[in-house]
Amino acid sequence: MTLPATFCERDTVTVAKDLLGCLLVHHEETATAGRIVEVEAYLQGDPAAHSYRGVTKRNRAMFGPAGHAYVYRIYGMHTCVNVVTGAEGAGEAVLIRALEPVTGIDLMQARRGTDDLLSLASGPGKLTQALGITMDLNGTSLRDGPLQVRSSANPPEFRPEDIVQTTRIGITKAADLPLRFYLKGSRYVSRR
DNA sequence: TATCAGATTCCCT
DNA sequence: GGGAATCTGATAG
Repeated sequence: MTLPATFCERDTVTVAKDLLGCLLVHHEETATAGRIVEVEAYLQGDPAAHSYRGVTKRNRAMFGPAGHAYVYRIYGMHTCVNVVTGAEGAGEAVLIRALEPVTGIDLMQARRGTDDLLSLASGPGKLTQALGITMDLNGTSLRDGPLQVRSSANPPEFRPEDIVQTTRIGITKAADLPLRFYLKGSRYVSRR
């Protein structure tokens, strides 16, 4: 089911936790999809957020409407995808860090060059490679576009206490803030 | 576990 | 122009 229009406009940390268990779907000739098992929140005034120093060509989508994608390239070779959240112009987003493969697994395996399900999408750069997410999806709507977030089973198959909250990965600024969330017990997270 | 190369974007941190 | 960046895979210990 497509997310409600207002889903991503709420408090970013709340949205981050609610995204766990949702499905990230890329509609192509062959659809690929995975269940979100790990996310990180990036907030307004957060030195670790790309939006911290204001609007640039690269981070422009992060200041756009909630529910759209912010896609960027990092370390010269990897692509990462965020869900823009909060009020428009706030510059807040949720980084999708890991997926449990669900649909189009053959295609994901071919793109990743491995058959190992556990490492198909267990990292922000891995999942974009597995789903074929590229820069041309930057700024597209996650409700209408080729890349979509769909709501999880209702009721969800896990309880609030099954969400683990820890510090974020791969950042140097504000590294102590506990803004990373993942599903306890999932074998598909990038790191425990 | 720890370290490091790889290779692009973008602000000067 | 320099250097850092929401990372990954390979290699050494």
